[in-house]
Amino acid sequence: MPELPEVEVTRLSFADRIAGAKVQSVRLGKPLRWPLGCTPVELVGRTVRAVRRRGKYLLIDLDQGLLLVHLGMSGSLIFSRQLPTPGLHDHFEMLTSQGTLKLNDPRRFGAVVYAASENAPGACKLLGQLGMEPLSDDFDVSLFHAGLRRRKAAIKQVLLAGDVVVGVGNIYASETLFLAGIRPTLSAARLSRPRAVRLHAAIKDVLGRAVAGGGSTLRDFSSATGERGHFQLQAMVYARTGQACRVCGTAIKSMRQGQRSTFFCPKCQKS
DNA sequence: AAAAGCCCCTGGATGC
DNA sequence: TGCATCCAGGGGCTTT
Repeated sequence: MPELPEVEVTRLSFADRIAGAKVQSVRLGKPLRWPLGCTPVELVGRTVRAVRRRGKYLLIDLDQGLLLVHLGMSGSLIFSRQLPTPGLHDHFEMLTSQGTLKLNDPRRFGAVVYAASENAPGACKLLGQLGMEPLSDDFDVSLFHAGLRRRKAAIKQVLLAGDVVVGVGNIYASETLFLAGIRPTLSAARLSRPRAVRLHAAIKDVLGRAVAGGGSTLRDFSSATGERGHFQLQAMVYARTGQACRVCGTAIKSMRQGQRSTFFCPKCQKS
């Protein structure tokens, strides 16, 4: 479910409410992608300082150590003042003095991992290879182009890989390439400077607007406090196989790239 | 070093 | 109605 906008909207929806909260208990459900890395009891008594985001990871800073949270494909965080009744897919539940944070994740590709610090081996392994943040000032267009130039793989897959720029998932990869008029199969190394500039702008534009609008999904999405996104992404190409391109009317095509679906307009994205 | 495949898991949609 | 198949918003790991 979550690409960068949904993760950021989730963060914004509960960061202020949980800041300062003292952990009272932690309950685990079925195993997630990785073990927690400490015992639930060790977290009791710690205080939540802040919630940050790096790529699609949420970083919950504690007065000692931090929790790395990833929503995977099907995860969502819920922060609630009431004592929630544990649901079938609630696999991490943290009671605090200010409410309960739980991760609901049917497919369990998500994770909650404790690390003593951001530089601890466990955290480094997950965060160390991440590329530039597209919504921050360090998303420099020259660095972006330079990053693409050293990758011969298809641009779509380079975007998804997250080591040049983070946060662009399967939907936004297709959408931003459409906006930039670039064929998804084009080798990243072959992007001209003007086209890299256009793609850079498209990524900033779409992700930025999606966050500002409260997130968007093609299915259900709600923030950690249950608010639905009101940025309804008007997908130009994603999941529109065979339908008319909203710009030129040509039938949208789909294909597989690295076991993921890609959508594009053969006319608007000639190369 | 980089690229391509594989795999983790559940559930909803579709087809027979 | 029941059952099989395919597909899904991610990404680490293993193999080429």
